[in-house]
Amino acid sequence: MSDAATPPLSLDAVDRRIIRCLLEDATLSNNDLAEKVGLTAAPLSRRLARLYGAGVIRQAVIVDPAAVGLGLQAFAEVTLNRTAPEVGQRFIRAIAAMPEVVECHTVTGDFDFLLKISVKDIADYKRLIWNEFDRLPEIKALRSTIVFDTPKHSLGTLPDW
Amino acid sequence: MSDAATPPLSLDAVDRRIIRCLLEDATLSNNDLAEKVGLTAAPLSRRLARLYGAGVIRQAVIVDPAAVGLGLQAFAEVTLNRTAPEVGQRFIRAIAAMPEVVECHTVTGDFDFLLKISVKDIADYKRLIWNEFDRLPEIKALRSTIVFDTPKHSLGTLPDW
DNA sequence: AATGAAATGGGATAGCT
DNA sequence: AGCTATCCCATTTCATT
Repeated sequence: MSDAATPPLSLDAVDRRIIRCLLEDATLSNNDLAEKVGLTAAPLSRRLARLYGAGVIRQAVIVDPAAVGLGLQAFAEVTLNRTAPEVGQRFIRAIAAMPEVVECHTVTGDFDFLLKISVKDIADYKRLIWNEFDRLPEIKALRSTIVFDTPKHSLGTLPDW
Repeated sequence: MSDAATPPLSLDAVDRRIIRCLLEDATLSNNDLAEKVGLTAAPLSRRLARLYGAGVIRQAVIVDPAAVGLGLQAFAEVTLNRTAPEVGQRFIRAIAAMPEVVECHTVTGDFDFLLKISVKDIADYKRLIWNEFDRLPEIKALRSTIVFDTPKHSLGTLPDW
């Protein structure tokens, strides 16, 4: 049930500074990063290996949706007919196969799932909802929220401590 | 108003394969990546430089929220008193200063903003809503949706083409 | 015009103090 | 943790198709 099967790795102030700096600029060389956090390259390299190894951080490549022809983002609030484990699992498997569904969250509240969707345009979105989603019998209700704009997007997550 | 001040860079099949491979594994060396897409290192290096330079892709470091003590994710649907430009801008500036607010989307529908929030626990969330958000007079309504689980999270966005 | 081959320069990491 | 040395990777130049 829990996602965190990871043993709680302890992070000291230096580790946190490393993570901070990498969030600000993931392209930093190890030498520059070492200087920024007041270390030399060798110990930094070990700390990085530890952080990557433990899954605390990981490298990623972020694609600009618009640049690859994905001009429309939307959120879909989905309610299932029943939230029985089996029904939920079937739904999850179905949306896992849909590349347009970028995120799927199980949530509290008035609906069961919050999906983030990325498509080409409105026509593409209609196709997705009308053709793809309507083929899933477990869906009772779906409410769409179209994204105008994303004024803040701070991948990754990292409060003050 | 538009985010895409970028001239529409044309991407051929090889570019798309490169992006695909990097999304699957951002830690690939250029040699391995070149082999995967049927190229040698030199032309691959140029294509990468072009893609990074144009902002089509960018490197990032993703932090595991749980590993840094952020055990609770939530979405907050925010309605403002007025959605006049000035009011909206003030709100955006305010949430931009809150590290707990990881994403902010301007949206259509029953509310004006959809925020993604990452905090330590429920107590921390209460503090954020009661102490921080209640200090913003432009907020008319706020509805919270707590995340149980995230069964799909495909950074980054990339449909079939 | 874009690719492949080779060489060079730089950064990352392992061993030692 | 720092220093040093080695190795590997990335990039640039050049020849080629």
